Amino acid sequence: MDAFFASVELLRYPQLKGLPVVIGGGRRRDDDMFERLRAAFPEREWGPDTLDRIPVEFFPRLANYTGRGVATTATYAARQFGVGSAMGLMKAAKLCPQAILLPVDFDEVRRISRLFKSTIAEIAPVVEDRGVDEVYIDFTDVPGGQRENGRVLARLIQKSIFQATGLTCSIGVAPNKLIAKMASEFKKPNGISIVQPEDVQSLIWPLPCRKINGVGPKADAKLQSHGIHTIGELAARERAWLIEHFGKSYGAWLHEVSWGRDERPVVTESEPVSMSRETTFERDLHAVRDRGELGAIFTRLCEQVAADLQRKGYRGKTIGVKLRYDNFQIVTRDVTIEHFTDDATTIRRQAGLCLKRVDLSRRIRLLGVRVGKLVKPGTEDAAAPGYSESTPPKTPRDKATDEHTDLLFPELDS
DNA sequence: TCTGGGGTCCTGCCGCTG
DNA sequence: TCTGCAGCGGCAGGACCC
Repeated sequence: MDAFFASVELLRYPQLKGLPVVIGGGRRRDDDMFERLRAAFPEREWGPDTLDRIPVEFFPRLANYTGRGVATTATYAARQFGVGSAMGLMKAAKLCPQAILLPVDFDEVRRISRLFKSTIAEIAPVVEDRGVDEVYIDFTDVPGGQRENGRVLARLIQKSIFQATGLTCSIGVAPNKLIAKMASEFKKPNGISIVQPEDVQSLIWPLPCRKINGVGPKADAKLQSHGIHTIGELAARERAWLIEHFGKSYGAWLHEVSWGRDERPVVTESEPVSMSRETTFERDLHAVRDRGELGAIFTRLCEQVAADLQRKGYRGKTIGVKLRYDNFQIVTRDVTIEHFTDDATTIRRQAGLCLKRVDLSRRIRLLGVRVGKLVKPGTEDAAAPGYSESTPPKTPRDKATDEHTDLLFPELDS
């Protein structure tokens, strides 16, 4: 198989090029920005169509941010100050207060994302969706796909995406998905990188292990503790040694990827496994002292998940909750019921029972509701029978926390 | 004044069942 | 009837990704 990995660079304000910009923080602020512009320039029409003419001084600054958001991404100018993705915005504001803070405009991102993917699919129809701004493409059977080792087709895709969206796109071309993904990062933005099987030793082995898609901070730290810093050093280890130290599955996988081997096909269709909604509170909440607020948020999350299921046409039978305490410890509880549901009341009842099984004496930072084991209605017979809808047996821990949940969810015992 | 939201997949543990 | 074992599914936690 010959694979492309293409990722599009999403920044829609050309006048901010070269400036420190951080994207993140959650809420959309464009409306506020347009209000200020209308006040300053009442004679002009301001809106999403005039984004490229908005004066730089009207963009919100990171220094004014208060809240619990994190940076989704940052421009290179902002990165020079030490700001990076997944960093708390309050910390980022200390490092680079003058940076412009842009909200994530989810509607616009979704619109551009669809355009990006449909443009590619018209040229090369075997496309795997890897998130809003990334795809894998199998171009083995695309006419002309092999010209100049794929470079001609990659250029065509880049050009078409720019014409459709006005955005640049980085593409990696390689014999498999693993290498194509790494290659796409060689030249950013708007680059094309081609890696042949014989280039693995010269181009891939010098890279840090963290560049492998699937090696995260934990695995990287463990590799480093064994003196393994680069993919080449990883490849030098015996397969058996890796299995001994990283487990049968992960160790064997590390060995394969270090030699650039990856047999995964480009998967064009997939069904969701679960759907969830979660929220981090503005301040940590307590099940008893803040029960009104918490109960309302809990109900809203259940309603949102139910609405998501209904809108997308799925039902699920595993219902669960997720809590993050003030010390960042995460606990989850879930239960599998006998029938599939997309009903908010059922979800809330079962999620409420799950909540009864966690420690609610501690302050809570985040609350989430999840529905898993999804099916499309009409295919429900395929699933095996699960738990009955009765309350699971009580443990001493459960009994100790009952008094809190009963205050939060009195209707559960009615 | 650190640390979002929405996902997937894997692993270990435990209880049930034959 | 009791025990040990293997297989399996559910559950909880964790790593990872965008």
